[in-house]
Amino acid sequence: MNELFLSRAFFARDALTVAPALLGKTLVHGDTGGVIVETEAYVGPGDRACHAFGGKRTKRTEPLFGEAGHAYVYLIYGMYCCLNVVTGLPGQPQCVLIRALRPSAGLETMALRRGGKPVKELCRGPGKLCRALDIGRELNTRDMTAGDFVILGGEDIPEAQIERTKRIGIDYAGEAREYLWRFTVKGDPYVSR
DNA sequence: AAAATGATCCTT
DNA sequence: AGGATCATTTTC
Repeated sequence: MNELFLSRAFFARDALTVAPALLGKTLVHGDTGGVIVETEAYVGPGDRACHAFGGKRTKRTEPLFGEAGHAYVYLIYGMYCCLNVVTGLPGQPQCVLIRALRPSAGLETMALRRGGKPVKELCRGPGKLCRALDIGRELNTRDMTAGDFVILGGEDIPEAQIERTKRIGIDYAGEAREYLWRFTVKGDPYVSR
């Protein structure tokens, strides 16, 4: 995979396959972007931490049931947005949360939007990267396989360099909080927490 | 270094 | 009422 957009087929797989595969790929919005170094999988109706747990289908979760490769952007804690990419087959409410990027394009613009924070902190967290790349709810449901809000192909991170840990901020999810469904590039200084 | 706190608002 | 967060402040 080179500097081309990722295909629909890339996303139309299980979230647990897509999440690690997204590491090393580049998220772009307009002039700003970065390389994905941290993701989490949210794996459908059986996943207590997934917004669509139990098949819960509401106006908010509707995008999860749609076509893979589209964005699911939601507001959290009143102030921040989080960006997910829908995965799996239509009707399977799965997604991958993008949690951190290594900034690679439009650094000055991003620093401006982030109040002059150092490069290392620009996109180190799901709410931060949305602010840095100016991703808001108007981008919810947008197709990310083409256009100016996309994910580009890039390096495939070798399996040995991928670390699997527990997902963040889902203490309410019972059993599911123990699952190692958070994927990071081992030792990368741009991962969060 | 870690823990507490306030901001803030859509969804249920 | 509460949450897939962050920045800032307060406390050890």
